[in-house]
Amino acid sequence: MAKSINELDLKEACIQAARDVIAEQGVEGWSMRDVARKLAISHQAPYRHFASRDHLLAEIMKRCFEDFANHLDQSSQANLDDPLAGMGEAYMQYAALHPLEYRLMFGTPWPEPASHPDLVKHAVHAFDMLRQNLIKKHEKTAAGRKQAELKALFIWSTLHGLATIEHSNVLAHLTLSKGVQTQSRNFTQQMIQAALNSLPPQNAMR
Amino acid sequence: MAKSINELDLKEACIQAARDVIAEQGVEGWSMRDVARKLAISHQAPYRHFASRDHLLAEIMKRCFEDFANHLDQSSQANLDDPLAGMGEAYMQYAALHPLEYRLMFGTPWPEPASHPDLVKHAVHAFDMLRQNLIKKHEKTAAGRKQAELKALFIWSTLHGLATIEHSNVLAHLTLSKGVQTQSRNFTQQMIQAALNSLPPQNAMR
DNA sequence: GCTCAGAAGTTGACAGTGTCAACAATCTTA
DNA sequence: TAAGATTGTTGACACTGTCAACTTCTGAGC
Repeated sequence: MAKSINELDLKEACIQAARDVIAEQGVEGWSMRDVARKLAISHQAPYRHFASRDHLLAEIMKRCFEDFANHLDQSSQANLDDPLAGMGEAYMQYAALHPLEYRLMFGTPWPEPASHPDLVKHAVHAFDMLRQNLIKKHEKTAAGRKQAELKALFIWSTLHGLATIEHSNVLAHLTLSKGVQTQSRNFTQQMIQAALNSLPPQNAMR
Repeated sequence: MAKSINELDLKEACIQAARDVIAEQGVEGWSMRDVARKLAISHQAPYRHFASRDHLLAEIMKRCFEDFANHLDQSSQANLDDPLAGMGEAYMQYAALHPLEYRLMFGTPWPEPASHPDLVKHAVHAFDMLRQNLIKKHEKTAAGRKQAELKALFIWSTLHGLATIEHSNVLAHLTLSKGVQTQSRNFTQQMIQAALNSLPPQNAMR
């Protein structure tokens, strides 16, 4: 007796259904029973493949980080001349193109990390994308690496902060001057660049 | 017949109890019935004073924004010589001292803003604290105001991003070089300063 | 081909939630 | 004092995540 696609791989189907439900109901409003209903299976069937709601959520978040890291990687290789600008562009672009996924990764309370090591691994890898791109051209001195990490953290903070603020509808209530909202990304990019330029060149550090 | 304090102002007592419960159970884990239990009243009593769970939450968030704005205001008046640095310090200080409140304001999905205009008003006011401190010394030209807003947005983004990242336990998993975590705040502060210094002086902008 | 262990899915329960509706008690005020 | 409004209680409802017991299916070893 032939199986339908769903029956063939219910686990995968659950993940997809959950992402659909999240897209419809929002990151906070989805329920395990919703995904079961969407697949027309019993409310307990998903539990054969995920130990708990958090485990399904963690799996989805993991994949988002995977996508995210790939996105950063690809566009950093497409911008080898100016990897920093490319990275910033790519970061904000991903956040703008995939607001739901971004919110899922960075705006949702994480399930207890200890129970989901895979999730942590992929999240760390996404940050390493940023870090390694800055370390690449540095000497291997400890001081050089440290400064690269500080820089990466600064860049990440700024991009993340801007993305979060843009996603929240706060700006809509702020009565900003005309053009501020559209220019903020470019302006921020410039500020990051200027800040980094102010640092002494690496070679001089020892 | 004398009333107990709680009976005197059950509304206020609910707010305090809710804050306590949130402190114990976390921002996501509190329930309306928990606060009723804590006050030893029926599970419906709080509904006489708050139309819904979201309304109680909005009231608490509103007060957090109030506190936050006051904090920013006070320490900007204490640092009149360098308001920017003072503001940055104050921002990060508040986030560090009141992680729960900060998470509540910026890390929690907001209740539908249209139903809670007071919340929006107080949130906007907190941002204005930042903005006005930068506008103060500018000419009143539209261009000057616009740039001040872009600067405020950049600063806010960076501080907010760093605070969020510090609060999430992500950094613990990143195996950063020694000292990076403790220095990141100072470093970020310097980077902001350097970025702003790179801009042409206001007077030159016509 | 038959058996039988394990996997996969179903059904029913339980405690917990936010909130509605009907009721009781208490306070205000005419 | 009587009427009306405010405040609090009780009980229900639909919903949630998850445990436990049951059925059905599948595939390996005889």
